[in-house]
Amino acid sequence: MENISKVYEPQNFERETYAKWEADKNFHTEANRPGTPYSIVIPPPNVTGQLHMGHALDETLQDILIRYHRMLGDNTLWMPGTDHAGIATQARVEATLREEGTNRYELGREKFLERVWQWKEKYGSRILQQLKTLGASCDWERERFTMDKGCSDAVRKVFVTLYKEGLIYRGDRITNWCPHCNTALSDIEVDHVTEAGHLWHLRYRFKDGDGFVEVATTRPETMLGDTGVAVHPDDPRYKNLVGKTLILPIVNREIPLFADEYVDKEFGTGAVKVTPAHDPNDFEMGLRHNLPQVKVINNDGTMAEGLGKYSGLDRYECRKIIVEDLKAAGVLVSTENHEHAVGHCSRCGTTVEPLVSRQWFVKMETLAAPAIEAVKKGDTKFIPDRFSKIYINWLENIRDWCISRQLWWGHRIPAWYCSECGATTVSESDVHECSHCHSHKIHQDEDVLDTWFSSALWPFSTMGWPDETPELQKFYPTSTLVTGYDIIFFWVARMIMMGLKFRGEVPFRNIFIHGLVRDEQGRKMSKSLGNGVDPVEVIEKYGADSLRFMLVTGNTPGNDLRFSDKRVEAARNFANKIWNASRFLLMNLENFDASFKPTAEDLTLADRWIISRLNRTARGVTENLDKFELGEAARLMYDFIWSEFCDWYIEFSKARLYGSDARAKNTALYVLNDVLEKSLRLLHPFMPFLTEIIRQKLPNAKGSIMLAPWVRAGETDEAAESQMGVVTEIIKVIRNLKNEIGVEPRRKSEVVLKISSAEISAVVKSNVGYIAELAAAEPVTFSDDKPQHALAGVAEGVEIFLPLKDLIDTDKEIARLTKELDKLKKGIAMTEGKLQNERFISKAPTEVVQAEREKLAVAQEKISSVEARIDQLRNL
RNA sequence: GGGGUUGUAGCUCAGUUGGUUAGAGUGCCUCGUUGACAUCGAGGAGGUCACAGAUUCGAGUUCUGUCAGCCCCA
Repeated sequence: MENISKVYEPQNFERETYAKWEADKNFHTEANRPGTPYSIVIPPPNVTGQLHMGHALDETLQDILIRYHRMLGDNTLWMPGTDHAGIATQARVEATLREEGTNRYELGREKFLERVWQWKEKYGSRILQQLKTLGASCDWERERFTMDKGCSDAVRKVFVTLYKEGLIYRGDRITNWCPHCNTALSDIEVDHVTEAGHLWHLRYRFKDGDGFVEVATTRPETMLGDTGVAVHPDDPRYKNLVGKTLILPIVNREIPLFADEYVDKEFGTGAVKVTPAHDPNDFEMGLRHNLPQVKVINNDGTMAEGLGKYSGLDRYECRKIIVEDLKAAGVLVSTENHEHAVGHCSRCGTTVEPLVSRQWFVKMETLAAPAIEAVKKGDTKFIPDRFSKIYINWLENIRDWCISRQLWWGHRIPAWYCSECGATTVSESDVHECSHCHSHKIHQDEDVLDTWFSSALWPFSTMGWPDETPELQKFYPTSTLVTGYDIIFFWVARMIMMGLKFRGEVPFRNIFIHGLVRDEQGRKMSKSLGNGVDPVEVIEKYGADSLRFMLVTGNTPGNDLRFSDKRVEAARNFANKIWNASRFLLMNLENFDASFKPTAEDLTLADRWIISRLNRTARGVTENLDKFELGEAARLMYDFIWSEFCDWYIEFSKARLYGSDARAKNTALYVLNDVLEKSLRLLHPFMPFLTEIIRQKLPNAKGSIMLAPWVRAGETDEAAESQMGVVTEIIKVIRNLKNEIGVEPRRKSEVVLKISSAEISAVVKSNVGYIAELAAAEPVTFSDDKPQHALAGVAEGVEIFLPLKDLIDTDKEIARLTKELDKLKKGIAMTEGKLQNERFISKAPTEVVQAEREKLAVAQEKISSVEARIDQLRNL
């Protein structure tokens, strides 16, 4: 028998326990192993990132599901890996270059990429090491990286296939451009922030005659690129003017006044200046009306060449000057304050500049349609379901996806351009001659693909696709994807589209969505606020099990969760409770015969009760895990272990453990051990380390708990549960009575029980020892009479008296009983109300009506005994 | 503007298909040192379930509206 320390100290065993699991290859599986396949692919964290609370939550949820299914006997695969995270990683390397006083252009592409790979080698494993401290049971032998050979092959295969089908194209289109990151962005990489700005009213005069049209704009500097003014076709103010020509101030360009349905009559003056090269809506209108695109802002955010004194100015600097000039020219007639949504680069926060450039796009419509269908048909299900609406709504309004990025770190676009014939060659393997004219004067596209392009393939690229591997056949579609709602568009939707396109099947059956982890005040954790909590530090302080338990409890699918030190502490205290309950058992196990098995006759009421409660709990935990209600499952374990097993059952067992009946003692030990061992297994997915280390110390528990079978819930014993209910209620009433009059809980007092029902009497009499022990009631006597000077309480079918003679303050006791009487009467009024309602009697299910009747009877009985007691006291 | 979501004890949150007198953790108050645990035990106070309607025998739970907060999309 091992000694174990008095307090729970996770630092002493978590690391070694993990190392042992890993060494024993407990995380690994093979496609050909038996069992229903169960698989999860990890949302790959940024290769150079470090673990934050969001990861900790995400991985904890995944690990719980994985461990649960592994114990169920499923062939369970958790595929780990990292993402190259194009912009983020490149930006960090560029930052170090800046410190060295250089930049990527000076270094050159090849040298720069060498630096990024070095960086990746240095930091790439950090986050995975941190995942290990959390207990994540990933199959590390299968670790993948979005830029490794396999994933890169998949990227090329997909690109080329989509290109050949015309689903990938290159074109001059308006895109969101980040002047700071110096690259194009997709629509969803832009965050719209409402900002206080101005609405400037400008007058553009007609070429003929002296009239003018007043337009309103939030971006006056773009007027240099205006190639038209639009009004709504039904707007009476402008109906007769459509088709006329205007003169653009300053530039003196002739531009048309035209009508387009897009224009909002109510906004501003109802007339809008149209700058096709710098506004997405204007771009669309420009296409419809054949307007030229005049690009007046450069990619770096400065004004373009050929604009006279404005050329070279920063776009905001130019705005100020142009406003002054327009004012001076009498063009600016008014300025009003105006709030509007401005797009910002989600990576660096810079205001994006919509501008026309040549980029690669994925045509979304044909890919989106089946992805919408798959969710509508339920081939893949969101948990909670409300996210399917969000997903469908987004896909139904989706626009083509800009996939080229003007970066160096990433999958280089597999397209080569011929300088001789101008043709484009797209190929899976590198090419050296033009596929059209066979010229060798070709060069590869300089750009790389959006990071999310490769992540979209993750569920099958990690399993060896395009090869038809055993892994793909066994584990695709994966069972569940666990991720935050913030990347449904970025990642989830795109995986579904690509999965359907290239595998003909959804990539996952269930999409388990969780929320964000916020700080104690409910704010988003962010680097700039500095309010992030480092999971690694929390693990060092409280243990991974505590952090995991905190993250999974008090949280429901899809909702945000607040991090709180207090709650981690509460979880740690729970771990300590389990630790000590186990310690108690181990200390008593010294001479236990591990082969002993009690017969049905050996089991006491308390034994039958705890076994029944365990079975009920096991059923609840299993059902909740199956429904992704992980927090509820964890809560059930918490309540069972702490309240029922520790607070009641362990106490019930003590008399037998310290008694002289060896068989009774062994029976108690057997049940304690059995219930604890099963509880550990049920709790293992949530608290893997603690449950492992304790179970290894128990008799008869062989091998690692993570490979032990899941607990199948047995029968519940309703009789034992209700009988035990009577006993515990009596104990509670006695404790309460003592407390009311300030008697110390452990001070022994005489208790008189008056029981009318023979059935209840039998139960109480045969379990009176528990009452004596747990309520410090001594002696307990049974009587048909009420003692004269006594405190009184009532339980179902039992009147309880504490004869304390002179200790009682009659007035106080009357007041206390009156209060109790009020409470009972309030309850009875409610029940009577229901039972007097004929419609309730006729329409409610009979068991519900019956339950109400019984409730009424019990309450009436309690009331009459309390009333009698009050009378008795008054007559003293 | 469209959509979503939240509003339950001082605080943080559960309450899953409608059915005991709405729960937990934490905080607060009272009592407790015989060995599993003070990272603990016993007891207690504390809620018109945001508001107003509707459906129902019955609503924290379903529906409609209002108010307040948050998020996403445009």
